[in-house]
Amino acid sequence: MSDPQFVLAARVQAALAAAFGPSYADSDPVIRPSQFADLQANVALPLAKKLQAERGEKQNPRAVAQEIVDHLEVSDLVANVEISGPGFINLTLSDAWIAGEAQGVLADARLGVPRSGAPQRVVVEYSSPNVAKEMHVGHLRTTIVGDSIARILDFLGHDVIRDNHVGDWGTPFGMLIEHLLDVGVDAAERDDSSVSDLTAFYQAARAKFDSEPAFAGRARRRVVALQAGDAETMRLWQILVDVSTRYFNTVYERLGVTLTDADIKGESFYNDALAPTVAELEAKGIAVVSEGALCAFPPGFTGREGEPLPVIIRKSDGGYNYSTTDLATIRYRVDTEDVQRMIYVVGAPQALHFQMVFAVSRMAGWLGDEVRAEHAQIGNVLGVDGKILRTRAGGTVKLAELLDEAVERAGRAYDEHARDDTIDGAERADIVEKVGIGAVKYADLSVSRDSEYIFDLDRMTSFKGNTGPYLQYATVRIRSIFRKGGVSPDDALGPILVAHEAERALALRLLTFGTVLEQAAETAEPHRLANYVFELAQDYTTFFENCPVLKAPDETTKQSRLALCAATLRTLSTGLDLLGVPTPERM
RNA sequence: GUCUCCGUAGCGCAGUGGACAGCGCGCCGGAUUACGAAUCCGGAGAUCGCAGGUUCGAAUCCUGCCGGAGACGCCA
Repeated sequence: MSDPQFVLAARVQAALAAAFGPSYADSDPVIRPSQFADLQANVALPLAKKLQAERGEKQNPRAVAQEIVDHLEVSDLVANVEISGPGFINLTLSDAWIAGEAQGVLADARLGVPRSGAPQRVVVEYSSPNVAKEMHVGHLRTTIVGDSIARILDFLGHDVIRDNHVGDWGTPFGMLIEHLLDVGVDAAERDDSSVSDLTAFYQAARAKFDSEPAFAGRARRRVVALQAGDAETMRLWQILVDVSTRYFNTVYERLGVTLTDADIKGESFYNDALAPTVAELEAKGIAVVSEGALCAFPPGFTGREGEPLPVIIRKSDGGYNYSTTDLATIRYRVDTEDVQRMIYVVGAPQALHFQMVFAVSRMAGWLGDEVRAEHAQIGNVLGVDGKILRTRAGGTVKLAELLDEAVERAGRAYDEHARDDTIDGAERADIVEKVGIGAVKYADLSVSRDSEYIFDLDRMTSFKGNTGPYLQYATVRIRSIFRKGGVSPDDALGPILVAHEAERALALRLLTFGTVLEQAAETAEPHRLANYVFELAQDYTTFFENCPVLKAPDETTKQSRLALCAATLRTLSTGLDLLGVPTPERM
């Protein structure tokens, strides 16, 4: 790890041990980025307090800082150390060290990012659309954010299990199957719009269920047959699942989401595990009957009147619900998949549900210190009225329409800005698709996942400032230099030198890529990576404006700048790839 | 009533307990016959919702309030 923050942390800790004794060796040296130097070590201020108690007399933090500096051995990487303010130790890195570490990033296939020393098996549950329902903008965030989390964990060497917990089971399937019979199974097989238009199909089934008692009766009997595993019913159910899966896959393919059919473990997958799960909870004394339903009462959860709040595990009619499925899922992941971490990339409204399910799982011994489960909350997407967008509300923006609109706007922007007249129609279409999709994806990835926002097409398809296209444009400009110079990025080997302030800032930024990825993985927050990539692109454009590459004053400088371009290009491309934002070669 | 998230410049958002709170959009003023201006440089713009507390130090941690969104027994 070449991040100077970590290199210096070890050095300062060594100085603390040398100055104050071995018991100080693992103190937090409080290294932080600084506006007065590259980094500052702030450990002297809290330490003065601690030493005061130990030495029995008042300690001046500046004097403590001086003691640390006296024992600090950093001459190989730090050019200047000075104590300022109440006791800050300002550390200015040497240009040679930065250049050398940047050279190391360039030479490393993994850009200086180590694989995790403690790899985990991690389930990332995301997307999770419902069968026979069209995906809307609300699904977009969970799908995009979850996919980026999975990509980042993958890159860091974790064993990632992508899990698409599709809603493919439950009472609605009675009416859906009966409606399928009315429309005709052959309509599904030839992908007729009466079935493939999922919204219309669902609404037609719902309308009949609500208005035709005979149909509703058939639907209810069909639910029973489905849960009993009736062969003909299962066949019809499978047809519905297949139609929807085909539709999901078209969306995933267009979005560049890495989910495949093999990642689908829908609610139906756990059907046979429900009864044994419930039996185990009963055997452990966790589940008790209350008001006719089998419930668990995890401590600390209370309802409106202060009464204990239940997790309903088996309804009074004997059926199971989604809590049961989620409990069976956790049990399966622990017993069968042997995972250490579960990340639920699911909407914020389900926070209480997951808290309670996790609490019950801890009571059952499925979750604990060795196996963690966390709800990576996705903030609500709100309509212009400030209310949460819902499928049943009608009039919500469909995903496909949003993407079409984004690509159309990208086309207009392209026609306005593009200046490469060697690009033909086919490549233009490819570029415009990547810009439009990239803009939408980056818009969702660049803000904290748990904050809600009002759905705004202009926000998602903006191509100026901190946007996907800005980042794509940065990579395109780098590639353009190599194309114009007749050099391949792979052949730009340096050595990297750091002279101009913009070169220095860019090289320094390259060194912190790995730290950012680790933080993004730890917190399951891809926006940290998005922010980094944007900062890197900004550093690059500043470099680009100030430091001519092909017209560099001398050959050594040119080779160094080409190498900086190459390292930046690969870091940007890798970062964007981990976000799932596509990068065209030209635009 | 319990719980979750949010409140930072006109708007949209970042911000590891560290010095003077940043970025984007918008606004004002500059830069281009190009290593690609979907860019860059400069400027104006802030009581970090309010009040306490902890701390050498708080946008950040704790408590309470105010405001917004959401969840809360047999849908998922």
